[in-house]
Amino acid sequence: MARMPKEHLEARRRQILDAARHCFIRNGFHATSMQDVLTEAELSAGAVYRYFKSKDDIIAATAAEALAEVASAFEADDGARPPDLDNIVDLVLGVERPPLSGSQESAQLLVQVWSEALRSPSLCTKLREVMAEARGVVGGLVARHQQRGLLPADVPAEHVADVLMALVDGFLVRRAVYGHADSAAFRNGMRALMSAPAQATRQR
Amino acid sequence: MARMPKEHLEARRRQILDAARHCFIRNGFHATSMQDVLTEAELSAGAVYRYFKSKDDIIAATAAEALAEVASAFEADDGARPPDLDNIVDLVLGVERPPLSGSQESAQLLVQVWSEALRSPSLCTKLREVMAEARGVVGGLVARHQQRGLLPADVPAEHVADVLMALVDGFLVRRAVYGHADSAAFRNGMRALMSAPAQATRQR
DNA sequence: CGAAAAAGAACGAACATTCCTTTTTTAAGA
DNA sequence: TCTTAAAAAAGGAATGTTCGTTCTTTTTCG
Repeated sequence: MARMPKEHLEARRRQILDAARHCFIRNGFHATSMQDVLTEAELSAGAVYRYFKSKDDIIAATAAEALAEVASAFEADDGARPPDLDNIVDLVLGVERPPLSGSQESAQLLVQVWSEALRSPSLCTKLREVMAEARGVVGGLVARHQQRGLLPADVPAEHVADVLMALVDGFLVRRAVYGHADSAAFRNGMRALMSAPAQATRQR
Repeated sequence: MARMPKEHLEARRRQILDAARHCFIRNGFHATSMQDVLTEAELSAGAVYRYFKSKDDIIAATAAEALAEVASAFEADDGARPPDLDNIVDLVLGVERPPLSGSQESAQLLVQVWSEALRSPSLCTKLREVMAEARGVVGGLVARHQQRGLLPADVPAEHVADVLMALVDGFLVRRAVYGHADSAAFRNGMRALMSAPAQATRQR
């Protein structure tokens, strides 16, 4: 019998997923053809279809990895001492840190995942799960800030968490479209907003 | 000679674009087939191809309208008395106001436009132009706040504008994916963040 | 040697688009 | 006002291509 080392199976999957990721980032999920993926992976159709049963299967796996990247980026901050909130973008998208450090490419893929989630119920579910978990993590971070009097306590932590997560999403959009998306300037802007004199945010 | 009323030409274009918009929101630009659009518009291929020379043409027109919607949503705030910054999301995405009031559908289409811009250089250019203009408008709004002492003046207005626009983008993502995206809760979260005690945003 | 892996030709379905036909509409002529 | 001819619009079958996938063959390797 000739069974190949089990690690080679995983290596091939990796090779295919990496190639597909490249193609998807370059051209989107549905404007990318299987031939594009085959060429990029330098494999034949017969080879690829041994490891994935369909194109949708490859899309799902690629999207799942992108979401896992996001999830781990948020999880990494859990349990750590609460950092400054205006640094959250850096914390989640930080340049040197492993998660989401792929920079523009990861951001671009994530935008495609969002748009694919609009038409794929299963992906939408997964996306919501990841967002819900992240909301919990960030919400906990906010709550700790509130307990220390660093944030007003009369607003649900989840509401503040939603704003912070929207900031991250918005930053990702800019990074995906523009490429550069200066995180230092972004942090400056956040700091300015958060240090606004109290009268600027009057109740109504 | 038999020339039809010129208004009917525009009405047909509208009919086709409306149908296409529906399809694109439901299934994305590239997973939507021409047959889908023809069926939704209740027209034949021959009819549609009299008004648009290709599918890409329809995609471009749809995306252009989506971007125009965004542009007008930002422009509407220009010149007006400076509103509270924590209301910017409401101002731009307000429920009763004409622009972007399509709510979830507009948000979903915009996410698709973002992802299409990643593979279409011309759409990318247009998107950047719209964002640049909006940045100018919001930047001016921030500058006026700075002059009144409502915001720290030692940070470039554009940096603060970037943060505010990222907030809007992030809110759109949540509205597209979740549907509801409670803007009142969002505004509460923003207000909490902006009324953070000064020591929460220490320099480093 | 024999089984697993890869190759690549082959396949039917679906695609965007075109082309020819039919219907509708308008404007002029009787 | 009614008819008619020409032109525009719409219909829908046809076309050639490209797609995702399968199937058969060849290669590789334990």
